[in-house]
This record gives sequence, C-alpha cells and structure tokens, in this order.
Amino acid sequence: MLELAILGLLKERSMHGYELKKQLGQRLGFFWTVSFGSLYPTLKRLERRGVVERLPHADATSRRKHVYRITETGEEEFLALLEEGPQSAWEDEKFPLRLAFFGYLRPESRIRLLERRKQTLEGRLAEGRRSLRSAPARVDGYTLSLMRHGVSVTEHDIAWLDELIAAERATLEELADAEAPSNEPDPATEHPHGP
Amino acid sequence: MLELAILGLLKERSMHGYELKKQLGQRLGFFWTVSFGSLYPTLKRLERRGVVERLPHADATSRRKHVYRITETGEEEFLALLEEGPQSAWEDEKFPLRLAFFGYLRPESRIRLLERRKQTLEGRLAEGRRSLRSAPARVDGYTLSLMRHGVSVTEHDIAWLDELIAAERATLEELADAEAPSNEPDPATEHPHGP
DNA sequence: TTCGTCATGTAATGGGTTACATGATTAC
DNA sequence: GTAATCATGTAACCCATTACATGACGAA
Repeated sequence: MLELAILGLLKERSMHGYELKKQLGQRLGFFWTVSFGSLYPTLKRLERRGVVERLPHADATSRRKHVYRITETGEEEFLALLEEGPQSAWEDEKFPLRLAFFGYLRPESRIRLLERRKQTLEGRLAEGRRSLRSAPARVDGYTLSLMRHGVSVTEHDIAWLDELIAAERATLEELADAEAPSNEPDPATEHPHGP
Repeated sequence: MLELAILGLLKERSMHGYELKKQLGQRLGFFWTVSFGSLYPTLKRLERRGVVERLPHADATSRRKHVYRITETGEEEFLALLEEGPQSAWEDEKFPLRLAFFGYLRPESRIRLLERRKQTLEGRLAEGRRSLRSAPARVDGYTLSLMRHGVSVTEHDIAWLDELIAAERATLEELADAEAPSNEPDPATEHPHGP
C-alpha cells in the first residue's frame, strides 16, 4: 500500500524521501500517515526490486538528497497493482489512497473499484443497523452514540461514492457519444474532475 | 487496545472468546474488527498476567467453551488504562473504542479525553484546509475530492465530539446543582445518555 | 449425513511505529 | 552561534492479519 502510494507520487514527478512524506501528509493526511522508519526502508526495497531508481546528484549542494525516479517496470507494476484492487481487508480500508490515483485508470476500472468499495460499506452499514435495532436494551448510551455515529459516517461515505460513481457514468456516456475516441486519452485531464 | 476492549466487555459480563468477537463486531464493527488469530492469544496473555481468569466448566455440554471473567486486578488495570488515555498515535485513532467505555469514567475525565481528541482532529482539519487552499493547481480531481471528503468527515467528527462534550458539561452542572451527591454514582445510569 | 455455525487454536507474515542516532542547511 | 527544519537511516517492538488445522454441535 505504501509502495503503491510511493510509486503513484513518483509517477507524477521524481522526489526524495522527505518530500514524499510531505506530499503524502498533505494529500492523504486524513486517512494515512507514514513514518520515516517505514518510508526509507520501503524506498530501498523498491530500489532493490528495480521499480524505482536513484537519480545521480546534480551538484555538490544537494549531495545528501536521494532523489528517486520510477522506472518502466515500476510504472507497469503500479498500474497492475492499482487495477487489481484491494487484496485484503486491510488494503480495502485504505481505499482513499487508491482513489488518489484513479486518474491513471480507465473509467470502467474506476467504476468497478468504486462499486466494490460501496458493497463493502453497505454490508457494514446493514450489520450496523441490525445491531442498532437490537441494541438499545443491551448497551449503554456511549456505545449507542458510537453506533449511530458509525452509521452516519458510513452513510456519508456511501453518498460520496455514489457521487463519484455517477460522475464516472456520465463520463462513460460522453465517451460513447463522442463515438470516435482519438487515441490514448490523457488520464490527468479526461476524468470528470479537472485538475 | 484489544486488551482494553476485552477487559471492558468482560467487566460487563463473563464471556468466551467467540462471543467476545461477536460483541466487538456488533458494537465497534464500524471502527474495529478483530480476528481470532489476535483474540485468542490475547486472552491467554491476559490470563497469564492475571487480569482475567477462566471459569470452571459448569457442565459436560459446555466443556469446550472457555468462559473468562475479569479479576480485581483486571478491573483496576482497565480503569487505569482507560483514564490514562491514548499513549500513541495508533491508540489515538482507536478513540471510538475508548468511548464505548466512557460510562466507567468520571465526567471530568470524559471531558478531558473528549477535548484531547477534539484537539487532535482540529489540528488535522487545519492542516487539511491549508493543503486544500494550495492544492487545486497542483493535484488532480480525485485527490481534491478526497481532501474535501476528508475535511467533511473530520468536521462531522468534531461536531459529534462537541455534542458529547456539551452533554457532559450539562451533567456536571446538574451534579453541581444537586450539591449533595449521595454516594458512588452508578456509571451505567448516571451519564447523559441512558441505556 | 452433511452443511453451517460454533469454538479454539497456532505459525508465518505483514505493515507499520517508536525511539534513537546522525549530520547538513537555513534563518535569525 | 544556535535553533528549527531538512534529510536519512537502523533496531526493536507492536498489534494485528492470513492461512491453516481441528473438532463439536445442531438442523435439514
């Protein structure tokens, strides 16, 4: 997951570790925070695996910075990883992180992943509501408040997913109307939310 | 954290592992899920530490169930753990789990912990908003949507905390008005949300 | 009698944090 | 010159998951 995030950021532009952490914090700080103790070893691992490479130092001033660039193998691996979707409950919870890179996927894949995520949340919601119905007699007020808040947050999440899905479907229809897609569309400008 | 949850549930009533997992799922499923691979070893560890103990089997039918009860030491440890508050970023994220046991704390402690949590979220919110202000030019639409959703969810969380804090303050005033608190109030009925 | 659920457990692995250590660079 | 930030790194630990294994019990 951290690997996915690193590859995704490096695909945008080359960076060194410290900067990667800042970017991660700024973009995904609500859902994720990484420590250096996790980041640097991961970068080294990625380098050994050949999916990223260290750029030669430009001058004497910046000698201490290790700027990394994604390799071609890295690009392929990144796209495969992203397309594949979550492989465990843990990765599923990190859905927001994947979403941050949806611009690199085809609309069909985006919809597939969004729907999958929605199903997960709807399952949880159904269970939560079921618990709530049988709860009031057996749990205290704090637990009750907690459960209600959980339901509310999950509903909010699902509504958000619905918006995203609707936007994707609109995009698909537009593409169908256009009929003749020129060539490989630019993922940065083609999705429903412009930069 | 799992230890806190187990002790808290066992304080309510004695249970076996399988049932603990079900209860955990029902009450905290939105924020937490435990696997058996985590639960059973933790129970054994707690037993070795003497904070829970295994009840003797009542009859032949239930021979295979290991029903655990919290010990006196366990009760003390639980309250200390709860009162202490989160000791790491990880534990801080598990705030909802702590809240589920707020009924066992004095109103002052509840307010202290709620305010602390609120500060954490407000810090994150401020950072998020700051990122959003400088973002639009540099990130794509999905990341933007993600950031906005993060802000929105965090605001929702803070509003929820505010409600809880307000309710606690009201409780405190009621107690002050009553002037003569009889004796050790029952935590299950004394807090602002009745069961 | 077979299928679903109840019930407990272990071994290997995963993904990450905390604490610590080091030192360069920048701004005051 | 000194404090804050930039920048990289390692070792020990934490808390949990996944996958597997085992078997009892109840209902169809």
